[in-house]
Amino acid sequence: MPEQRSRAGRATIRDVAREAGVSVTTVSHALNGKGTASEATRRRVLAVAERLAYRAHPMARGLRRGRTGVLGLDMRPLDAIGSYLPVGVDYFVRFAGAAAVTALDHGLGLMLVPDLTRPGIPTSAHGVDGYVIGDPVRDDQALARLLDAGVPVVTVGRDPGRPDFTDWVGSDDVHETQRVLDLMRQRGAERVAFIAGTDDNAWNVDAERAYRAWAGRHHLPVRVLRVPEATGEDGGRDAARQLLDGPKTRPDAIYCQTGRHAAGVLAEAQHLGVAVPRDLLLAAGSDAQQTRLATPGITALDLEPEETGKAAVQLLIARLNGEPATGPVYVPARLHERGSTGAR
Amino acid sequence: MPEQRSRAGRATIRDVAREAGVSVTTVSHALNGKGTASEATRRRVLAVAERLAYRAHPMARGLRRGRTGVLGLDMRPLDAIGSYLPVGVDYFVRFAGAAAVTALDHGLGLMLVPDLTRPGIPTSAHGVDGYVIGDPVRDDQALARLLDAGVPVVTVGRDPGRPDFTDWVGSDDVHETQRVLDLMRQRGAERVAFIAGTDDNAWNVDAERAYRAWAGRHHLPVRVLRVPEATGEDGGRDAARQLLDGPKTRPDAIYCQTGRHAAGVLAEAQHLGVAVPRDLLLAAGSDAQQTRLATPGITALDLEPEETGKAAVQLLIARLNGEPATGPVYVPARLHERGSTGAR
DNA sequence: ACCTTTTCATAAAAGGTTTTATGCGATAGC
DNA sequence: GCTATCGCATAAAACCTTTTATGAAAAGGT
Repeated sequence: MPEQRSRAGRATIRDVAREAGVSVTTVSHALNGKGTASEATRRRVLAVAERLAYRAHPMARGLRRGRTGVLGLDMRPLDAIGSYLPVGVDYFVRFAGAAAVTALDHGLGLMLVPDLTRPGIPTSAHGVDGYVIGDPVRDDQALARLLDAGVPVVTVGRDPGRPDFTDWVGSDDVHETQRVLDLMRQRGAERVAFIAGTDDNAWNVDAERAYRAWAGRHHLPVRVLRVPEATGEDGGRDAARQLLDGPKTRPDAIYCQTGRHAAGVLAEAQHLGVAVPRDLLLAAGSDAQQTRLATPGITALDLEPEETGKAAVQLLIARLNGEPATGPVYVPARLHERGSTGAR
Repeated sequence: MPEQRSRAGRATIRDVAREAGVSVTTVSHALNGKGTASEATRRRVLAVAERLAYRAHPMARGLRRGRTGVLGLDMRPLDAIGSYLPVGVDYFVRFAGAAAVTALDHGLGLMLVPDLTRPGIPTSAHGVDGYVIGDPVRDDQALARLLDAGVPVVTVGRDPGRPDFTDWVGSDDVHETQRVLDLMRQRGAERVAFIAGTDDNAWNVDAERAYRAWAGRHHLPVRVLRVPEATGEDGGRDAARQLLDGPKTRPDAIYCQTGRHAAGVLAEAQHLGVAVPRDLLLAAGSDAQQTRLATPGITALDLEPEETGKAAVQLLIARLNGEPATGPVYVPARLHERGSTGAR
């Protein structure tokens, strides 16, 4: 008595029902622990299902339940990669990896969707249960579109143009920035320059705000440069040349948002004969390969991409389960003190 | 006359049909360019669909067509990340980014599935149209399972235990390895040591084979060390200490498979007072942040993860479309000559 | 005028699951 | 002995789309 399978491929619920001598309803109930089946029947169905290696067809189930079991991830940094520059490489993979594993732990898949605002995106992109949007910019289009469509969405870092939206995960940028600045001041800095990126996202906005407030509080001069994230080390080099030019008002400390800019600043400073940390203190607002491997190491905030990715997925799942909005989730950053601020 | 939508959320094909005064069949045909509808009807339907912002429900469509529109990606390096060590970070993100974008260009999504052999993976993982498996090890379990299930799959690098399986994409490791070794010999190397990883994948296997054959051909001594990939720079340091110990038989060149090992070797060599490239030539079989940023830069093979990711997705799509197996696709590597082999 | 194409549109089936409503037989209550 | 309750199982509807088969009307040919 060979087991009849409806089609070549996989066993369907109907096959299990036939084999177990019950109705499909009973199979479904037994498998999902839903109905009122006797213990004997339940066990028999389970055994047959196991034997046939039955797995509910994900799309049939999804169609019926209205849930895909897949989360979407749209990381703005990934868009920036478009040309595949190794920008944010470090952060991205740690984040995406943690997010994927966390989703997996909840029985969900994680789908990469490069850019939701691009035309002609795959229909599957509309089929996910919810979205994680990484580092939205002010009045982010992808975010707006999803919210309009009523899709549950969580962002990493808030949208600066959307103060009401609180379903986000990220570091307390104002506080963390202060921490680093305080460290520099403690190490003797009196003229701290600040190099931000040009992306109009919360991370840049809040850090700059924190810097200005901090300088004001301590009656220290304010010097802000904005350098495109994508310029990387070269951008940092240029900025350093600019800042270290006039010996008169030369800063004795530089705080860069990105690790790559910081690495460029370090290289250029060394090239110009400005010793770090003796003549110049240096720190970065995000950790990266470049800050870890530079000589001396560059003091940096580790934004804990793994924790952040995990928290983002967890928050999204909570939203999907209809739990009330729990406001923003702050992931504390870790401050790695390295040689660039005088650590041994 | 407010438009009736069957439910709160999105418009269904039925809504479009009602609004356009035709049957659902006609709508489907018009939208997919299938049936025999008059030009006038077709245009009217299209206009209504546009107005209602109608999009076919991905799961309903998938259920009917037997296609999800999603590809799965199971990168073994990502598994290794488990603890989220920045191993293969560089390669992974460039690969995954390119793969995602290529899939997107074909109207497909890309789903990250950390480890297919783990128990309790999400059902959605079974719902994808095909899989890309990155760097399978010998007799890879994930690969075996998918092939058994009849799922179309493409690997990056062949499974060393599966010579018959030709649906893979990757570099010609034997040839590329020779290229680097030839360069070192041309720069004067006479005793080249080889540091491989411990993963039993084609990349390690073929490179070591190429090294042994090359050394034999040139009557040069053979010295092979195997260091776990996950040990990174520290592993490289240890290996270097071992190799550079006895001044008697000390190698005058070291070839490392991974960039991180090479970076560790460089650091340790410098620590031991062995000047690179004067006393020791150094090269790596894969490019990474570490090889680019080291001082001096480390000569390395760029395995072109973007090209590889693109090629892998394209090959998978060809398979999905029933095109005959086109054998392995070789992606040529690029050799970056840097200071560690005497480039200026 | 009749038969044959051709054109255009539709009804219905299929895809696999979950859920709601229904039914049947047996036990319990009075 | 009649009815209410309960336990167990199932039929059928629903989810939304695509595809196959069918049919009506119009056009064309003799």
